[in-house]
Amino acid sequence: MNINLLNKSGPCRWTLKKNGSMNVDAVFFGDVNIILQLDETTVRQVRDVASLPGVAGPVCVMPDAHSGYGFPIGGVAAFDVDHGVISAGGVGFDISCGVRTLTTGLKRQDLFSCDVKLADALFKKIPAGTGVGGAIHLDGNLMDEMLSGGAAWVVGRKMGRPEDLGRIEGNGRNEFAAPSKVSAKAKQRMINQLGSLGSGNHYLEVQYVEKIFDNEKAAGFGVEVDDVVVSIHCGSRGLGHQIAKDYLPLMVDAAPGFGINLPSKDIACAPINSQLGKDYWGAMGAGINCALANRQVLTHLVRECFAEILPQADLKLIYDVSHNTCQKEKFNINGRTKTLYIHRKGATRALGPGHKELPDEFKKIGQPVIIGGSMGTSSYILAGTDESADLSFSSCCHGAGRTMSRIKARKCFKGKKVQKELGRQGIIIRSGSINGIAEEAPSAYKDINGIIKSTEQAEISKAVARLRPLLCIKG
DNA sequence: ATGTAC
Repeated sequence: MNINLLNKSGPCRWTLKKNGSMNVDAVFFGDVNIILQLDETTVRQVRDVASLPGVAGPVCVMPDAHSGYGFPIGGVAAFDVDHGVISAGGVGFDISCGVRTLTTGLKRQDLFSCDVKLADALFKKIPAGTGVGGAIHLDGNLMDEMLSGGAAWVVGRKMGRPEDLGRIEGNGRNEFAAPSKVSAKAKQRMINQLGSLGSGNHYLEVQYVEKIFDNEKAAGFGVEVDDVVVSIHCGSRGLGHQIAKDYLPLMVDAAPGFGINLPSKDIACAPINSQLGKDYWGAMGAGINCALANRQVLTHLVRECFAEILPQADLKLIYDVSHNTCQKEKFNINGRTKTLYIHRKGATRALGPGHKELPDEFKKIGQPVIIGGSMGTSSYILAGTDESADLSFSSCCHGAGRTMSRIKARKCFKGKKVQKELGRQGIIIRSGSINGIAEEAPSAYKDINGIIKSTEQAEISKAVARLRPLLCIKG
C-alpha cells in the first residue's frame, strides 16, 4: 500500500486516520516492507470494516494480513455491544480454526531411532484430507452434546485429561453455544468428521524446540531447548464451513432492513442485538465448541499413538488458542470499561500478564500464543503483553500468510520435489495429497521470522520459543 | 477453509 497515507504511531505501528466512510482509524502492524507489500484489496477491506456501524476503536491489521472474504485475514475489529454488529465474514469459514501445542517429556534424540515409525503410525491413526471422516460417529443426541460441551464434553468421555481443560481458551467450552441455531445440513456434514484434520494448511506436527528467547517465560510454559512437542492445527471442518455458508446470505439479505449499507456484500453482518445476530452468535459458539472438541479428540489419538511407540512420553497441553472467532471481552476505551465483541479473523488472542481469564500458572507471564508456521518452516510460542490490551485488543498475528494462491503454487512447485527437499532438511512429510504438498510449499508463504519480529517490535506479543518441524502429517 | 460446483 501507499505508505504516505499512514502516520507512524510507534515501532512497527502505522495509523490510517479515519477518512471517507470510515468511522474509526485503522492501525497496521508491521515493518516498512510488510506495509509496502499490503495489496489494495486488503486495504479496501480494512476501510470497509472501519465503516461498519458500532465499530469501536481502531481496526487492527496484523503483520501477516492478506485479503479474505469480506474481512481481511489478520484483521481484528471490536464492536460496541449496544450499536455494533456481528459478522459471519468477520469470523470466516473455518470457525475457531486454531492451534494447540503439547509437551512430550521427550528430547530430540529420543526420536532419532523411531522417527519414520512414528510418522507412519501418526499418519495411519490421524484422519486427514478433504472429506476424510474422523474417529467418532455423532448420532442421536451426541451431536448437540458435543456442540454444547466442546473439549469439556470430549474429556468427559475419557478422551483427554481434566487438566487439559484449564489450558484451553475459555476452559475448553464456549458457554454461548446454541446447537439449535446450527442447520441440520451443517450437523449432517459433521456426523463422522470429529477427530479429523481436514486439508489445506491444517497439519499435525512433531517439532523440537530450536531456540528459547525468554528463559523465564519458557520455564513457565514448560519448554527447554531440544524438547519434543506436538502441534495440532485444525478447525471445525464441514460444520463451521456450513454455518458460514448458511448465515452469510441471511445477513446480506437482512442488512437493508437493519438500515445497514454494506460496503461490500461479502462483509455480511447483523446487529449484535438483532435476532439474526443472536442466532449467528449461538451457531458460531457451537462451531467454536466443535473445533475445540476436534482438537481434543485428535490429542487423544496422538496420545494413543505415542503410548504405542514411545511409552515413556507424557503429553501435556501447553495451550490451545483459536484464530478465527468473535468473543465478548472487556476493554478500557477512553478511561471507561466497555464490553466489546472482538472479531479475530486470522488473528490470535494474546492476553497479557495478570488477565483474570488466565490460569494461575500463566498469571505472571501472560497467555501462551501459539503461532503455526507453514509446512517445513518454524512455528513460534509467544506470550501476550500488557501493551496489547491498548494497542490491538489483546491480539497478535496467527501465522505466515500466503504469498501466492494455491493454483499458482501448484504450477510453481511439484509435490514430490518439495517432499524430497524437506526430507533433505530432516523433515518427514506424510500426506494423502501430493498436490496438497505443492500448494503448501514453504516458498508459497511469507517469512514467518519477519512477521514475528514485527509482532515483537510492535509490542503486541513477546517471543518465547521457536519450534522446528521433525514430522508433519498433512491433509 | 470446504462433500474445492448445486
